[in-house]
Amino acid sequence: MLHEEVVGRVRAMLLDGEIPPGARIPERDLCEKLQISRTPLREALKVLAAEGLVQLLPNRGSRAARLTDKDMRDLFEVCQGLEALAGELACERITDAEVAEVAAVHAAMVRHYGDRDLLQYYRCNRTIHEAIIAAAGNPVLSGLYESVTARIRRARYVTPMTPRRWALAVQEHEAILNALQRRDGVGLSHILRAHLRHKREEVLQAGFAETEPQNEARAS
Amino acid sequence: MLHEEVVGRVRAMLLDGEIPPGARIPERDLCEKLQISRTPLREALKVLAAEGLVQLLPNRGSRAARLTDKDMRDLFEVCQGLEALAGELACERITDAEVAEVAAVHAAMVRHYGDRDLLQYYRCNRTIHEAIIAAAGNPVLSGLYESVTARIRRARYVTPMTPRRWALAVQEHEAILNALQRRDGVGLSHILRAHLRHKREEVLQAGFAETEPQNEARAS
DNA sequence: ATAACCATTTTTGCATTCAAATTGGATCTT
DNA sequence: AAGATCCAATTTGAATGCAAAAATGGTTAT
Repeated sequence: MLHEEVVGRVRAMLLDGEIPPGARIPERDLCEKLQISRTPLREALKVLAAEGLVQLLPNRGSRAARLTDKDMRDLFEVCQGLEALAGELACERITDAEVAEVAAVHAAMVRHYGDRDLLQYYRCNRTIHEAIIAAAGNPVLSGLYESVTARIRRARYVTPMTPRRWALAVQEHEAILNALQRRDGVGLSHILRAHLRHKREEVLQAGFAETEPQNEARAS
Repeated sequence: MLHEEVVGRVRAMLLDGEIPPGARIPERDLCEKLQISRTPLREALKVLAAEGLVQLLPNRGSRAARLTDKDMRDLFEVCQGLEALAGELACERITDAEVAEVAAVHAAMVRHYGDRDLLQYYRCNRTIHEAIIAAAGNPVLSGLYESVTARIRRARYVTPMTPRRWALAVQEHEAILNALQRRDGVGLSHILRAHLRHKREEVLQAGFAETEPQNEARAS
């Protein structure tokens, strides 16, 4: 198993909640589960700690990082900034074919909204946001976005929406597509910022923070 | 020596050019120089690879990453986005005392401009930009900014400026301070974006990219 | 009964060791 | 003599072993 694969596997376990926030990570157990020795696992844990997914306690091992409300707010703020930047850049660089692709996904998303199929709706939603990032053509941006959004993904794409809020989100997405079609970078960045700000308020209101000092759950 | 210290030391060697871009990094040599064994060094190298400072070649060791023109452009673009975001947030959160501090550094910077002391000018310049980031009060943002700017720092703060360009930069900084004092977040973010865009053009024109496949320099 | 202390056990951090892959050079072939 | 091939030496990647630190449990004293 390659180094990047180990990192990926453990990262997935953290993001999926298979290792719950705040849980201690006993090296021996994880080694056994992944069928590797401690050396490559420890390398992966250090990388994940640098990403903010793992918290290292000197001489006391590592735990899955826990997101506070403040962390969530900070991550959403940065995400806003990155999406706004991506929106501007995307309008300069996106091709007609790519816009058409986004339009198609958008149409599908609207249909799922009509069916009130939240799961499919979120799937299209995420595809659209990622397409805008990709269209910016900036791998540094893509990398940071991936790392930031991964940490808030569950909150972002699981939080249920009120009918009122959902309708507004769809409306905002209409504006997003429109700005993209008109290649209105400034407009798009404003809409994206507002869109994310609303999402953040929603998530924070739902109380998605991961701050329960109890629940000393171990990684099964 | 603590893990973070090893990472920091090697990172500094890479950023200072003590290990030049593109140079192979023989583990044994570096271990000897740092007086540690290969295990902790390799952990640090993986972390630095995740940061983009080191390039890992499977079974063929690691080299100091080399920045292409495209990389430089991408990093500057992201830096623009982050500073713009920081500017907006800073205007919401900065205290009068912090603004006064920025004003003082700005005044010192203008004096250094009068003396044509580029080194001191750049030092103040950097302090101001970092103060704006700090005033945003967002550790996630600060962390990403630090990691992005570290990689373009030499280009950003070493490139000589034409008298014409330098005067414009000072003018832009006047506007930055002004917007900060008026807590004009939108205005500040626009100025910062333009400021960074100018800087980027300057740097790219100076041809600061690190793309010379020859020069197989080893880390002394 | 509670709290404090000490021995035991577990876990971490790092050095060392071992196997696999790569590199460079010498030899052989054409 | 040029090129390909094979072998030794180096270097990487991962497992193991060992010392130090922390957690655990039980005992004793208050």
